[in-house]
Parts: sequence; structure tokens; C-alpha cells
Amino acid sequence: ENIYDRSRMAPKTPIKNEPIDLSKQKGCTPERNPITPVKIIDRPQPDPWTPTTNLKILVSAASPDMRDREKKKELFRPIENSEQSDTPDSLQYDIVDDSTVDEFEKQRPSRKQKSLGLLCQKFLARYPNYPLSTEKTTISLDEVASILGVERRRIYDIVNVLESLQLVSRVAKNQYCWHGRHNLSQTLKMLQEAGELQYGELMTSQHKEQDLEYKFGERKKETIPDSQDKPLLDFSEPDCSSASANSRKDKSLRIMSQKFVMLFLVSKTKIVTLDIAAKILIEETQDTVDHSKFKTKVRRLYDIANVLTSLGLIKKVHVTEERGRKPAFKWIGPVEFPDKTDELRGHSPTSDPLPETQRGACAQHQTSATGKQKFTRHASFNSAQPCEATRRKVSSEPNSPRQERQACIVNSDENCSKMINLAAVCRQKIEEDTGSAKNSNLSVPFSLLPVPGDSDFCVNPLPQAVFPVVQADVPNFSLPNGISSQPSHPSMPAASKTENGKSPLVPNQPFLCFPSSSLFMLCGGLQENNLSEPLPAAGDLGNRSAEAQAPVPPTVCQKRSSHKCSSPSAPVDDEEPAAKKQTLEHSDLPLSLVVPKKPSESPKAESSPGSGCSAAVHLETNHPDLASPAAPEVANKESTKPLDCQEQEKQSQNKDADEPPPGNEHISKENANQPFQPQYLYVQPTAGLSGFNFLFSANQAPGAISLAANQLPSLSVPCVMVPSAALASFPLVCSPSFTSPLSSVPDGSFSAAAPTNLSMSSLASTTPVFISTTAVVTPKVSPTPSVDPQQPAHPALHLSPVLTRSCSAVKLDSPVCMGHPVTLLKLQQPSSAPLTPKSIRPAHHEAFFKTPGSLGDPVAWKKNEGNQTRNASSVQRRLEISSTSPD
DNA sequence: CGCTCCCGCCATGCC
DNA sequence: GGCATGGCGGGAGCG
Repeated sequence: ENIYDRSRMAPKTPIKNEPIDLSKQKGCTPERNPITPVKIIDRPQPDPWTPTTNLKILVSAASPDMRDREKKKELFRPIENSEQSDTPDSLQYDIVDDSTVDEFEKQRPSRKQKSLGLLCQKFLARYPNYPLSTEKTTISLDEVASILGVERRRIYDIVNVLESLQLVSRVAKNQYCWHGRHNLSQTLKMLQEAGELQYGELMTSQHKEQDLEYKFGERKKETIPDSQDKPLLDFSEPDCSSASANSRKDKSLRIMSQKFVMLFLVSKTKIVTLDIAAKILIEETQDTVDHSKFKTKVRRLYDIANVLTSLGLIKKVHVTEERGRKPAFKWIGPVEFPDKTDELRGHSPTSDPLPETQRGACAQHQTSATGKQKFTRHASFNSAQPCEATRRKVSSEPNSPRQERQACIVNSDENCSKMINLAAVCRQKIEEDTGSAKNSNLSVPFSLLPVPGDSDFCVNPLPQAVFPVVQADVPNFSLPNGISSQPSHPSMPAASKTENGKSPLVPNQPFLCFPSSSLFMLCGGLQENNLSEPLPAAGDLGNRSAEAQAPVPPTVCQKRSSHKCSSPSAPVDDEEPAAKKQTLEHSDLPLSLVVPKKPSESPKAESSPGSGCSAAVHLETNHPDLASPAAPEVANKESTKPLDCQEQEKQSQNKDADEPPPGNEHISKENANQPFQPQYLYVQPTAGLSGFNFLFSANQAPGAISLAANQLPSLSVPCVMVPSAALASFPLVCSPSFTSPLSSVPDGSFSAAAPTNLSMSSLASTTPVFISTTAVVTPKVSPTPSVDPQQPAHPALHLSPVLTRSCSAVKLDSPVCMGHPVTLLKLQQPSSAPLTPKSIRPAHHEAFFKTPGSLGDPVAWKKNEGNQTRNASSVQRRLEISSTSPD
């Protein structure tokens, strides 16, 4: 129905938004006339459901807002629910529908909306990834089932898989205990070890599925004799009534899940096709495998895969073989399992010392220190729900508070801080968009993402890409080494890894980061798959760390992680045409996240800051100036983001990426390859800042634009497209909001341009956006136009301790940026173009999707979308940067 | 048309 | 018999 509406109602873009819209719609609008026969006709047309849509939907669903809405409409009630739900089921649901939600309901949730994966996300959203050890969360199946509006049977499916990974454990009838991901790495490690024993040989040796299959087939018989029956890892243990407990046939789902995960862990490529897995998992009959049994197994694997996907441990990919393309899943969770270290950020002092709370505190501190930043994000990121609250609050709240958080971030780790910053930025943007967008207040620059997750995102990207400069500035960042040169992903800290793994999981978490993250980069063609490869060393590290820390960026993290993991070999993905992959992936995965990661990879960026990436910078609307002089700088600045992109690209390219320092080249290549993937750097205006955001697309192509659009939407920030020419003319503008305005262009140029915001520049604190991912890229903007470019630079460079600021500052400052050849920004669209709805939306979608986070706050996004209009109005500009041409 | 995978029947076990 | 679990596969949604 929604679809109908869409098509009819909003001709604009039918689609993508919808999912989100749905939620909104439910809440808001009644239906229209929707259901006329015609509608029906329409329905089909509305293709609203694109792969992305699903993602969006999922995301939205995941997001707290979604939940809330749903609850309201459907019955879902707030967490407390247990009581609330009188009627469990659909019944109420229906009722509700009638009344308010008609549309929604009427629409009748599409199959996708009822998917196990989405359900799992909702489920996971209810619990923190890393619950405090102290808190014991018990899960009542009935309660959850009623809350989520599904039958209990479905909950069993989810819980069984989670149980196989020890994310939960059964404590009693109908009662499960939520453990979160603390033990995930250990569990995975165990599984990996067990898997190696059983399948290891096969897997390791093999890369190809076929081979694997083959081997498996053989092996299985031999090696794996009994494993089938018993759970590889018997977590269940304790149960006294073991007999009874275990009795049920071993719970094939649980065992299957463990085995399935093992296959990934022992697989070099980290890619496992369903049929192979099914064959391997089919117990006894390897050979006999009757078809029916095989089919059943595959069905189960889909169930498991959906849950694992929701956890961010795997993602769907397609493997093309001779016979054709086969569905497969790629492991994007942590590959290495250091020990527990990873488990918690909180635990690890270094990586992510700050627990959520702490972070929040930190943020505050920083703020105080910084003073300028106002994002206050609520620290709450941690818990999913909180997130919602946070967002809301944020949105509602004025900008000022946000700053605090950013600050906090800074405190934490460098990486983290970066990540956080990014996240914060994103959030802020989001929030702003949603809530305060209207205000173009500077204030909000970006909120830091207090949430770990956020941090992750942000951090990763930032560090690497941006970084060098930043690093220097910022004491904290460790990245540095790695970043710059190192490719070695391997070295990633355990924590990071873990986190990475976690991050994906995060879905629950409310991090909104994504959205924000998305802000940064929208790479049209992120090739996640490609990413798989080894990341550029430094960047990777940073990313990882970030990822680990930040829950939010799950997707990104995942991607990253995956990449990292797979690093060595270019996985299957590589094999596939990039375009396809991208497409697919994009659709499937949240790109946005990815992008951010890429930044982290920054190595490229580092090498060639300006080049590839188009960094999005917040510019004043007026100053598009990227113009010549400034442009380069901008590019550089942007580059950070671009870097990300580049990284992605690189990843896609894989190995290559590392080597070629210059991001530009890569980008260009990529661009060439993937026209679509324009890389945009989206710079959010710092929060409410005047809201200048620029998007720079690495790619010039229209595609890029589209992307941009996506970005925009996601961000909600208005983007302005500035023709390169235009830019040239204009000095870059630094949005005041940003701490450091971008000086996109070399000093002189933008200084001139700057005018508008420059003053603002002083504010630099806000800059968040750049900072984060692109940090590097982002040009250091000289805050004030008036200010001498030079000077500014220093300042800019300074990574302010404060996360937010620092980030921004860094970006701007970062020499790198300056240096980079950066691609020029082209204004694809005329300035006005902010985003056409179309473009925007799509972009949005993608962004959302990509962003793992989708996790982030759906709400925010939604809001953003809603705000799009606003955005458009807003000054944001997109700048495309021709990836190729550095300058 | 084939991939996905939702839905819910119904078996299994325990009380 | 009732209830908790969860195996299983028909068949529908979707691309």
C-alpha cells in the first residue's frame, strides 16, 4: 500500500524512502485513498522495494524510532511491554491498524518486513551489544515475541542462533539471558579452532567453493564424523538436566549455526556458498543428500544467515561460477580472535576505554574544553533504545549540548575519537537534519557519537585518512604509523578486530553514526566486496580500531573487517565485476558505512589525499569556491572522505589500493570502472551550522550525483552541488559551523570565498565532519577567511584534543589535504541543485543501506528524509571532485 | 522461474 | 493433556 501511495502520492521518488516512510506514514499520515483497484495495479509497479528498500526498512526497523512507531501502531510497546501487550498478536495489530495506522497495516507488511533478519535486528536492538557485566538481561520469549509482534517460533529461530554464538543463553523455560557480544570473539575463536579441526584442511586449502565443496564432501565424511550431532561448542552446558536440555536432537539449528560459522572461519576467502554449506552440513548423507533434505537445509541456512547478517557477521554476496551465480555469504565479522581483549572496548583501556557512560562524560569534558562544540549527543548510543532517545533529544535539543559529546570522544582514543567524531558528526547532521536542521545553527556541528559504535565509524576513517596531520596534531591518535604506511592489516589490534566483529552486531545500537557516517562519504560504488582485501595498512588499523570500538558503525566495520580479513585474497568479490558487486552489495549492504571505513583506509588518502576522494566539505552555500585555489585544498580535505572511498575502491581493487598512494588515481580508475560510484564526500555542516555541506563527488559522473543525493538525504543536510567551475570561483567556504572551515582551496582562494562563513570558521570546533573520515582529506579549512591561510593551517592541524574539533580541525589543517592533488570538485549540479529529490533519495537509500548502521538511527534518517526539503534548501552543496584529476 | 524464506503444522520431550 | 521447543517443508513473495 505504501507503495501505492508512493507511486501515486509522491510521484517523486517512489520508492526508496518508503520503507522509512512507512513507519512515518503510519504514524503520520493516514492513508489516502489508496486502495482503489488502481492502487492495486500500482502496487506492482511501485518497485518500491528495491534491495535497498529492504535495507532501509530493516534499518528503520532496527532503529528505535521505527520500533516505537511500530509499537504504537502495531502494538509494540515500549520496552516495558511485558505488561502492555495484552494481546499479543496480530490481533491487536490489526486493530491498531485500522485506527491509525491504516496505511501501514493495510499495506500489510511485506514479506520483507517480516523477515527474520529484520526481526532479528529488532530483537538485537533491544539489547546492548556490550552489556555491562553487572547488568543481567533476561529475555522472556513471550514478552519479546509479543513486543516484536511475532510468533514465538520465530524468536526461537533467532535465539537458537544467538545461543550458538553465546550471545544469549537459556536460563530457564522461556527465559534467556542476554550476554551480548562480550564473549563473541572467544566463541568465534573456539569455533574457528573447532572448525579448523574439522574442516580446516579443506577450507584452508581451498579457496574456491567448488574445491571446497569437493573437499568438504570428502572430508566431511572423514573428518567430521560426528560433529554433526553434537554442538561443536557446547555452551549449553550447565544445564543440569542436561539430558533433557540437550535432548532435543541437538537442536540442529544451533549446531548448524555453529558449523556454518565455522565454515566461514576456516575459509580463506571467508565466503561460503549456501549449497556448499548445506552439503557440508547435511549430516550424514553427504552423498545421498536427497534433494529434499538439501532444500530443507538450505532453508535453515537462510534462517541462520539472516540472523548472522543481522549480527553483522556475514553479508550476502554472490559467487559466480561456471554454472552461474550462486548465493553465498561472506564473513565480515572479526577474523582474528586475539583473546578476550577485544571483547569489550570498555575493557581495553586503550582502544576504547570509555564505556558508554564514560564517553558521555568525556564528551562533556571535551566540550567544556573545547567550548565551542555543541553537539551534545547523548551518550546513550550504547543501548539501542537509548539511541533513539538520544537522537530525539538531540534533534529536539538545540545544538549546544552536542558539543560536549564530541569532546568526550576526543578524550578517548585517538581513533576512537576520530571515529566518534565522525559518528558524532553524522549524528549531528542527522539530528540536525531531523530535528534542528531547520536551524541552520552552527551549533550542532556534529555531535560526536558518544556511542562507541559511533566512535568506531568515525574513528576508523579519520585516523587513517586524515590523519597524518591529525595525528600530529592530535596526540592521541595512534594511527599514525599505521596509517600512513602501513598496510598491514594484520596487525590490527585484537580489540579492533573484536570490535569489528562487534560493530556489525551493533545494529542494535542506536548509533546513529551511520547516518552521519554516511554523510561523509557516499561512495557510489563502494565495493565492499572489493574491500575485502587488505586495507591499506594504516588506515586499516585505524579503522579497525575504530570499528572495534564503535558499535555503531557496524556495517562499516563489518565491511572493513571483512575486508581486512579477507585482505589477502581478493575474495570472490573481486572476481565478480566490480559493478555488479557494488550494485549488489550496495543494495545489500549499507554503503555508507563502508565508505567511512574506506576513509580509514586512508592510506590512499594519505598517499594521495586530494586525489581520489572528493571530500565533502561544508562550505557555505555561498562559497562554492572551491574554486581553483581552494579547490585543491578542498579536495584534500575532502580527500579524507574520499580516502575512504578510495579505500573502498582500493579495496575493491584490492591490493592495488594500497600501493597506489594517490587516491586520485584509484579513484579515477574506479570511477572509470564504476561510473556510478561517484564518491562523494559529504561534509555535513556541522550540526546545525549554517549548514553548509558540500559533497564532493569523486566521480564526476551523474552517478555520482545520484550518490550524492543519497548522501544528502541520509544526511539530510542540504547539499549543494557546485560545478567545479563554480567552485573554482569560490574559495572554499568553511562553514563556520565547522570548526575549521574548509578551506577547500588553497588558502588564498578560499579565503576569499570564505567570506560567508569564515567567521564561523572560528567555530571550527564544529567541523566534525571532515574530520572524521576524511579527516585527512578535509581540508583544513582555514577557519577564517580572513585568517591567514597559513595560520589557520596550524590551527587547523591541530587536532584538537577534543574529538570533534580536533577532527575537523585536523582535516582542514591536515597538510595532506592541502597537498593532495585532490580531485577537483565539480559541481555536478548547479548550485541550486541541492539535491533533487530523486537524487537525494536514492542516495539516501544507499547511504542508509550501506551504512551498517542503518543501525544508526533510523529515526534520524527518517527525519532527514523528511527534512530533505530542508536540506535542499540548505546550503549544502555537493562538490564533485573528479577523482581522477587531482586538482 | 528460481531464489528466499515465512509460516505454521506437528513432532518431541518434559511435567 | 498441556506446554515448551524446534524440525521441517509447503508454498508464497520477490527479483
